[in-house]
This record gives sequence, C-alpha cells and structure tokens, in this order.
Amino acid sequence: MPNRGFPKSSRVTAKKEYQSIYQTGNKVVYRCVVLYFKPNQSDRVRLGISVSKKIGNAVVRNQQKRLLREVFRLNRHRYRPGYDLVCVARKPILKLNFEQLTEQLEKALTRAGLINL
RNA sequence: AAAGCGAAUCAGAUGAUCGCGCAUGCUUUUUAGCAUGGGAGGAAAGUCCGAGCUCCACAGGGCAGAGCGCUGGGUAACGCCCAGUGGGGGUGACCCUAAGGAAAGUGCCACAGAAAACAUACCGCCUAAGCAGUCUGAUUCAGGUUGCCGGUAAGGGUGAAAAGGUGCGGUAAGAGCGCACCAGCAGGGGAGGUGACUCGCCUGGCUUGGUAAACCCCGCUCGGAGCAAGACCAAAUAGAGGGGCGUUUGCAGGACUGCCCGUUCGAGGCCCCUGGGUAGGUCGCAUGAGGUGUCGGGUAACCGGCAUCCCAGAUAAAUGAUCAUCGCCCGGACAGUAAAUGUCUGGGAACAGAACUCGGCUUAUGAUUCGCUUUAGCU
RNA sequence: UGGGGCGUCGACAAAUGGCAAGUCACGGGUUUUUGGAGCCCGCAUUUGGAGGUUCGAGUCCUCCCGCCCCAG
Repeated sequence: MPNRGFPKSSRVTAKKEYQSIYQTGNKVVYRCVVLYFKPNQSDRVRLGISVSKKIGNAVVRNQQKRLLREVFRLNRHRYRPGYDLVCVARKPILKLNFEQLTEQLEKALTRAGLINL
C-alpha cells in the first residue's frame, strides 16, 4: 500500500521557504501551471501551492488548491524524494478536470526530472 | 391562462473507497499511529452602521467637528425593526418616503420674459383736467383723434414657478374694493387619540413664491484606537547594566618581518549573571444579548417562565476527490385519442468559503409553497 | 483591519447646478502626378451602474460595480 496521506510535514508552510524556492530554485513553465523545485535536506517530497486572486474568488481558489493537492497526494509515491515543490496556478487551469490536471502535472514533473521509474 | 404584488421555507439525500484539520482517550522521547466524536452560510460576501471585549486618555464645562431628525413602541445599542400619522405613485394587490425650521439672517433661481421677490408695466384696457401735435366746423371757440402725464392689472405672451382660485356685484377701466363658496395663514375653544394627527366650529386680516441632499438655525447623540487589540514565554546576533579574569605575572588585536622567537603599542578583550527586546511560539479563541421545544404577555417588533442541548475553530490557512443508488428540473423517443402516467435515453443543479464575537443594513443568487390583485375566457 | 483617491469619445483631458471645451487618433472632402504636411467638415445620447433631491444633475445625496494608492 503506497503512502496516500498528505500531512502537514509534507507541505511547504513558511513564507521564508517559499521565497527561498522562488529565488534559488529551478522552474518549469506550462500554460496552466508553473512548477518551482529545489532540493531540501530531508528524505521526503514537500508541496506548496499558490493560487493568486486573478484566478477567481475564494471558492474557486480553494477548489483549485484542493484539486492540485489531490493530484499530488495520489501520485506522491512515484516522485523522487528530497525536493520542495511549489505549484503556481495560471488562469487556463480553470478549464481542466481532474484527469487533465493529472496529465499536465505529470508532464511538468517529467521535464523537471523528478519522476521515479 | 397571462401579467403582477406580498410572505414563508429549503439550499438535494444515502452509502462505499481514499484523504484533510480539530477535540478527547490510548500507545508514545518528540514526530507519529489507532479509536471515537463532531467539522461552512443564508448571505459565511461587501465592510455601510451599532454594540460587546481589550488597551490608551480622562476634574468639570464650552467651542469646533461628525452623525441623526414625523409619532409611539422594541432593543445592550443603532442610521435597524414593529405599529401608526402626513405626503407621493399605481386600475389594483401594494409600494416609496433624509418627513424639524423659508414669518432669524445670507445666498441662488440659467435661457425666456415687462417683471424672479421692498414687486413691476411690454403688448394692452380706461380717462381727456393739464401740455404738445393733428383733423373737421369755425371769429377768440367747440368736437374728434394721437402722444406725454395720470389710473389699472381683467386679458395676451414667457417660464418649472408670475404675488390666492371661481362666480356675482361694483367701476371710466379695473382691483379682496365688497360679498358667497373653495384653498391657505394666524388666534381661540370643542370631540377622538398616549402621541404624530384627524373631524367639525368661531373670529380675524384678505394672502405670505421655490430652494436647507445651498450656507445656516433649532433639538438630540458622540473620547480615541482596534484581536495585526492586548497578555505571556522567548533562541541567535548586536548593544545596555553588574561581577570576575587582568593592567607589577600583559588578554583580544595591531606594528617591526615571508614565518617563528623576541621587542613594542595596548583593556578596545574573554567568561558569567541580569533585565529590555527581535525571529518564533502560547493564550486571547468558542457557554453566547446562544440554539431548540413548549407555555404565557403583546396587534406586532419583542419580552418573560420552564425543559433540554453544547453545535467549526484553521493560520501558505481544514470541511475535499472518485463512484453508485434514489429524488428534483429541462429536452428527445416510445406506449397512451388527449391529459394523467409509465419505460428508455441525454443534459442540468445557482450565488458563494468561517478567521475575535454578536445585532442589523446592503448586494449576489437557485428552487418550492401559500395568500392576494388586474385582465381575458368558460360554467 | 483602518484610511485616501479615481472612473467623461478609441487615447489624453477640461467643465460655478443651466447648450458635455480642447488635443491626438479615426472617417470624408480639398490641395498634389502620388504620398506626407496644411486647410475645411464630421465624430459623446448610458459622463461606470441604479435610485433620489431640484424647474433642471457630469456636478448635490444614498447604495452598488471596477481600478489604484497608503499604514500596520
């Protein structure tokens, strides 16, 4: 049984960490999503999500965050450990459903070289 | 049936799998794991008002400033709500209403118009005493007519608004000049109502433009800031205070040199303690002007008694994803004369996310139910 | 959370409560062999939206919508 949980220790929480990832990490840009990534000191993958006010109102933003989190949660066991990720949503993400979003994120992670085979 | 008016209710349900955050219990060095419980709204929204709570300020009073403004009631309070009064809109159900004062003062009222506020006189109407011109008759005079002077504001025209309206009398023409009715004002007293006010009576002078969401006057209310309030714990670094080491036995560091020794300048150094305080964390923080039921008071808003319940608490910020079944709405096909209904199939399900907590307001929005109005048709 | 400002033609931008200026752009004409420049003419009907006050509202009042800025 792979680890399906998504506890707090698997998230990027502090503002400083976000800034560090934005400034010193690498990034992959797609139409619907921008992925920043940076090695961390631990042996787990951590995720941070950023959805700006341009995307929509509070309900829409929460919905997108939950979807991104769900995609991460269900595929987490396949990702290479020891990295911090930050997902920044862009406006076209609103047109995607769950499967399309999974596919997009898979592509981005493959290009970043963070998928285990 | 169509169009409309008012009020109320709900915000799909159940189950499965995988997750999230909180509380409690157990395991546990923390992390973490397991079990149980409960986990968004009618607007959680906008942040437009009012309060609680916290800190700061504070003898008392005034000015300034801001807000409010028909009456009575409700409330912790309100700019909110309820019940009424006056005014306005609609055929109507019903809706709207910042609704004190213009006779305390100031300002403004474009264009048009004679005149826009101590009234005035453009076109007019009237008059013929006086002055001037002119016509007819004529002897110096008489009569007519025009202008000035004088009287007047009926009619016309302008404007959003023109100094009460209509009628009769009156007059040279007219005019509240007089009278009647109506509107409005001031004063008096009567009936009803807690009151705003309503109904009707008498007397008076005949009459007073609009605008205060222009300045203003009158009456009432208001100390300021906000949970990032505020309280507590508190690392690293720098600095502050105190003590110790040390100045004769010379610490850190520097100079003489490429380096060591040595010489020399040197308390600016090292260690410990204290309090302030930053990052970070804990509390504030979920028992409340609380919910539900019932009984009573009140037209109602609301209030009171009794019983019962504990019902979100995050902080890069939980309340989700996938699937199944049922229910709702819309469309299509088939069965059915049609309707009702049944079967199959496709689609849809709004606005919107707690962030210290309440009471309102405003705005967004999907359905359903009930009552009522107008119009048309049938009985 | 508290405070402040803005919204007028496609762009910029003015307007005491009394006919919504002006510049650029755009369209048409004129001039020129053609183009440019110049000259002439045209171009706001919802002054972000909805109500209200007023005879009359871009302006005054109330409530919304959008954008921007400041403090912590």
